[in-house]
Amino acid sequence: MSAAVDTPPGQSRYGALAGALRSRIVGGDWPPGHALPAEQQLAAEHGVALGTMRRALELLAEQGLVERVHGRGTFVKQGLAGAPMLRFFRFGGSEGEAPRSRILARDVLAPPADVAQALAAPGPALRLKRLRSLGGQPVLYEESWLPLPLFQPLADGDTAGWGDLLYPLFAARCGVHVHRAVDTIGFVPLPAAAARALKLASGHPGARVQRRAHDLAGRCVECRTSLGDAHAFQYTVSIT
Amino acid sequence: MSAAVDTPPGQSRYGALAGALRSRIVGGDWPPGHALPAEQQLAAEHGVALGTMRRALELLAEQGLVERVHGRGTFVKQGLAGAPMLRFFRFGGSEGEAPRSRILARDVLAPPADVAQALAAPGPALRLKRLRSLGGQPVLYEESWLPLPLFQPLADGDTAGWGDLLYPLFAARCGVHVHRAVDTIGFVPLPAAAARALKLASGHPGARVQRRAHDLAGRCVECRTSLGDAHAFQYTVSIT
DNA sequence: AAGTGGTCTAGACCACATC
DNA sequence: ATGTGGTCTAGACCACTTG
Repeated sequence: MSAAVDTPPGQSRYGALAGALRSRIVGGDWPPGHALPAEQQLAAEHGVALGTMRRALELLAEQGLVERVHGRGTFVKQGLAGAPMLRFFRFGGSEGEAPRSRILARDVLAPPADVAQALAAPGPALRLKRLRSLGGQPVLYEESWLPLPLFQPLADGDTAGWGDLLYPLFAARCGVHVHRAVDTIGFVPLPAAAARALKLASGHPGARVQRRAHDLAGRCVECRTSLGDAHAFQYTVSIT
Repeated sequence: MSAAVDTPPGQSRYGALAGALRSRIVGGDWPPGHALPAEQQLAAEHGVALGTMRRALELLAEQGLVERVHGRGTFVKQGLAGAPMLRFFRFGGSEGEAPRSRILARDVLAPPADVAQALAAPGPALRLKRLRSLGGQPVLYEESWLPLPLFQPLADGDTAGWGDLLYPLFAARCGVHVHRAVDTIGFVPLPAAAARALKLASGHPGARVQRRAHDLAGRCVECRTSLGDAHAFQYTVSIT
């Protein structure tokens, strides 16, 4: 297809190559989990030295768009498997146990303004309310907003077979792969509904995690608010 | 000095080189802020190709041990300049203002067990209590433990000229450069002393940040606990 | 102008995974 | 045995910073 790369204006050659590959990836030329052509072949196709193409691929790997496996190949990254939401909390005793999830409600309605803006989708959206438990104890109360043409498959049908994780469900039913997420941590008194579900007093100190999840192309595909007992909250961050 | 590198057992050549350079850096051959020899010279000294030495230096840069500046050279990283503690909080109005710091107390006494273990220094330590303010309003109550042979210069003399940041002080008076820090976030009711200093009610919801600061060699040089109003807490983390 | 790191090349060889 | 990515080399040339 592409012969030699055009003149890179303010960019390095490998930077331009990475951009070109990026476009083909988000465009769906190589779907998540699939292998890219070999370095040799890509280098030849683009009329560039092997080392230069390697630099480009390493750049994409740093950006988390691609995964390189020695001896096997270069693969488009799968979406985030599980939602590692409980990494923010430390609940006594139930270490290593698989968290369970139960759908409390599913509605289609107009989202609040900030959510609507983030989703960049006008009109109604799908709202899910979930209760997540560890060792039988409810620990997290979650509310998710999902843009609607995209998540229509989740608006109908039974929720029984959904399992405990949302992201694999998104991938299987809607072809949505969550690639990046931004969590904002805050502190709020628990609202009544959340407190009731968590078996705590209304107004009990709550830790709130607001998540914006994005797909490969950078579009916001989920707005989530998670609430848990503030006293169980613990998170470690390393700075340099 | 060193000619060719010995056989790297399970490691790559550039990995071994990076390790060797790392040792010389933490050993003080090139103090923080100083330049390393040029790539060319280092490559020649170690009997290795230029590209290989570059790989090693890039590795050190990734690890934050060194900083590379195009056209100028490769420099040993300075310690963390300011203590970016307020990045965890969002206080209304006072954006961009310089935070002020006031020493409330300075004592030499035996630290609690966990601090003693972290500092790996037996015997008494230096304890500082600080109050940090923004726009005249107290916002953070802090307690720091510092190992004592090392920080003796801070145990005596006037605290008037200390300024608002501790880390530059550590560097200037004690030759301690904080290179890495690990913060653990939690929510706790404010103890009486902290609440009083922050002009809040005792038991008011508090955000607690426990910090372990380390120098270039990896030794823990500070144990700090910071307390602030939980309602002002806000932190964003991006996951991939 | 001289010295530094950044980019690119063309090739050899090694280590790992798979058939 | 084949194909993949990982390491290493030796050299050319470019871009940035400083005297």
